[in-house]
Amino acid sequence: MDKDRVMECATTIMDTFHLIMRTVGPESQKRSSLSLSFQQFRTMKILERHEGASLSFVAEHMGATPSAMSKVVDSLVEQGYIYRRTSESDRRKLILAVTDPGKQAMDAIHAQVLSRLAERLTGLSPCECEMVYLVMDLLRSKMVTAQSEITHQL
Amino acid sequence: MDKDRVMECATTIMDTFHLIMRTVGPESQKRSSLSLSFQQFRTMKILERHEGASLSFVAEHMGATPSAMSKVVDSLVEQGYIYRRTSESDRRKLILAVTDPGKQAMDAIHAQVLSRLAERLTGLSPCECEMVYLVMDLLRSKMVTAQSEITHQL
DNA sequence: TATTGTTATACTCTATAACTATA
DNA sequence: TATAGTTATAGAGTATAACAATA
Repeated sequence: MDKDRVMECATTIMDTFHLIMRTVGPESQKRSSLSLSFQQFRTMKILERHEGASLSFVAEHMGATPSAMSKVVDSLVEQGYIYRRTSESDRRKLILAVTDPGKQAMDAIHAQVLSRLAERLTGLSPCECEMVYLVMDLLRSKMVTAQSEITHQL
Repeated sequence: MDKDRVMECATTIMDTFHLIMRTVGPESQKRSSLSLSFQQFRTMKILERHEGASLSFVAEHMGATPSAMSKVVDSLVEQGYIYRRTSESDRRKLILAVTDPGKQAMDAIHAQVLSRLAERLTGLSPCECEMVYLVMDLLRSKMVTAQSEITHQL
């Protein structure tokens, strides 16, 4: 495919998703008591999937430095959404995990984000909806291959 | 459309988004090595397409506040990538446009970013690429209406 | 009075570098 | 010596609110 088209395509995708996140993302619920920034939300998502993960592990999965993650973890601990304790087998390492209030908050936020997004998708024809599915699957397949290639390189 | 289908669609979009951010997100940070952040890059892109645009116009297209845009524009002006002058027909308005050095910088970035972002989209047929565009425009229009509704409420 | 843009303030996220504690 | 995490510092981006200039 034409290189310029590929570049345009990449830009369009980034712009669109950026707009989606600004509109319906966890940050957009400003007036709600359940409010997490996008990076806090992503961190929680990783800890949901990898209970007891270390800070380095989360940092690597986020594509951020341990220093940056340390701050994000601080804020989540302060809010009571995760707990942080020292590993006994290796006292340098942290053990991070979502607390019960954290789980409840995530459930609520996830439901809110989805419902807000769904709100804005009403009016989509079944045909348009199918096309959205197709494109999402298409993009996901491209990202997955790219991801595993990256993982393989590490 | 069926509510469950809409919800499924919303979930698919969210999942895809997370995956894309995980794959491309950290890499988009590396753009700063070319002295342009992702938001600065997006701003330049808008000004390339809309020469002489006002600050409000750019802010609306970015989904950001005029205040936030004012800062981004400051940094781009300082770097000499865009110019900013007052409109003569309406002296409240700004006229923003890319400078020649700005154009050269964008060309350089364009070339560099191509190899990083676009490699994940290679293999897309022209038809698939068109479909991606269509869906992105579709989603963006839904978000933009939502955005302007929000703006209208304020 | 409404609109356009800026500034003051405060917060999140980010990286680099210097640091402590542990292995 | 190497690794895990923290802190200090600095910079970008963000929003709200108060403000100036212009319409």
